[in-house]
Amino acid sequence: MKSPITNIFSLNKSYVKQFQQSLLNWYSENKRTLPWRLNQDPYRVWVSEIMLQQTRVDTVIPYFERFTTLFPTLQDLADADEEQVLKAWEGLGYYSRVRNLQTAVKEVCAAYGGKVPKDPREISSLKGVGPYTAGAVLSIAYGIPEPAVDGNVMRVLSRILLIEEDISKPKTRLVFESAVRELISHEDPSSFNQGLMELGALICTPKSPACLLCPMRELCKGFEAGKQNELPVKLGKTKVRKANMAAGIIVGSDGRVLIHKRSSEGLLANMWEFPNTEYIQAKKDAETNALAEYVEENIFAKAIFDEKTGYIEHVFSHLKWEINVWQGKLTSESEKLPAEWRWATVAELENYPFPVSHQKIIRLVKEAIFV
DNA sequence: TAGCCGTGGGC
DNA sequence: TGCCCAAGGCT
Repeated sequence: MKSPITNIFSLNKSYVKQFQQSLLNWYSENKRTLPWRLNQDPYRVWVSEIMLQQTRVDTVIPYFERFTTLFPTLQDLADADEEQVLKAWEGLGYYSRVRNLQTAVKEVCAAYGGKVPKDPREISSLKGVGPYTAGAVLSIAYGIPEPAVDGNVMRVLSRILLIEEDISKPKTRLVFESAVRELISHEDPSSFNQGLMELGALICTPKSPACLLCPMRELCKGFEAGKQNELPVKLGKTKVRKANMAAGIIVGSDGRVLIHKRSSEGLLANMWEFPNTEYIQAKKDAETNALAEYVEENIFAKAIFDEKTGYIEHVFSHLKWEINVWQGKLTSESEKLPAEWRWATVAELENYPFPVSHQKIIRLVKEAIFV
């Protein structure tokens, strides 16, 4: 009787062998030269895998170069100031990735002598290291035959093996991990896992896969059934909530502007921003009242906003900000600014990590102050 | 489990 | 333009 876990696909030996040969040959001929493929330094592999989460290769490349120049070793990153680390991540999005990475790197220094652990349980226990990243680092840096199932792998294998389960469900990943455990090359797990992803990036793409160029075509049950364009099955879809926001460019008598560091949790954690608040679109002056109330509650000073200087839209994965930007000033000086609040000159804004939504406001600040 | 968590490119 | 999409993880 076959094990329900390790052999659920009943793939015969010759199929597995052909699968490995075709994939590994294709990968060795077609793999891209990428900065994180220059060596197998576990730290660099790790950094690249975190950056590549939900992010395109072309976007990551310059960030990876800059980041590894700034923080060449695991120890350098562990010792760095969080603000400097966030600044290096500015514009990449999903900022908790890099805060978790730094937490994890400190943990590796403290508990594992600065060496990225090779044990699946240990590496998986690190902050921000989930099933995919664990498998990717273990296989790529250490040559350990662990599955690294990401969106590419699910798409590619759903087609090749004709798996019609909904990949938007978390449990479905386990099905693909089982498949990879059957298929993976124990001679070269690194190239096998990367080959699967590279195939997904270059040939077996989400829309109009290049089946005629595919090295796996003869092994592909999806192609054989003519279902390559129907796979993978992906049902889940979340709607984007709209939020009415008002933001204030508050200019002090010396020309500096007021900025605020966001909380350490939730959206854009620990990033800087201009004072802003969500308001309910109900009565007259709702925006400026809400904004003045927000300012007073936070820095205990009264503010007025008399000129609307711009409108900005910013779309997140699950949220859309529609921001009216107002120019204003304090009518009573606040004695001492609370922690997380600061007056900054326009030049000094460059030193703080701002999310892209507020970088748009910086442009308005420059217009407001220099024009 | 499903919602939260960013951004920019492509069509 | 308004979607969908890209080497996920956390809660």
